Amino acid sequence: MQISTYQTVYNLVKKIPKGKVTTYGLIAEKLRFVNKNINAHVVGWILHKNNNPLVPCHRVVDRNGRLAPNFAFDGAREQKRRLESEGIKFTDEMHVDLKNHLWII
DNA sequence: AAGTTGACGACGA
DNA sequence: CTCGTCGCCAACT
Repeated sequence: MQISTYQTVYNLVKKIPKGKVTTYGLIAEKLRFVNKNINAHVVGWILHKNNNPLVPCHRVVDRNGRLAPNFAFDGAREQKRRLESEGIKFTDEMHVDLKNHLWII
């Protein structure tokens, strides 16, 4: 069975270490380096469809470190709570401190 | 098969 | 800073 694009995305997101976050664009960039032509929009859309608890999608934010508006998880509030429980700090109500927590492979 | 969707990114205003 | 527009592409309907 061929690995679909979204399986590839999940596989990468699962590798995000605890206490770190990454961005949609960064994920797209890494996967493009493998072989998939993907963009940030597709990554976000794939995660939206995700229902797999093994994928720590709360560690994925947009390029500014901002959390997903209100459509993700149980709301941005819940996502923020999870990230804080992993030691991630926020510069704002909706923004992760990317400077200290951005995941770089 | 073709059109729509989408948790984004970059840029302009 | 926010908002609108365009671009990007796979999966969905």
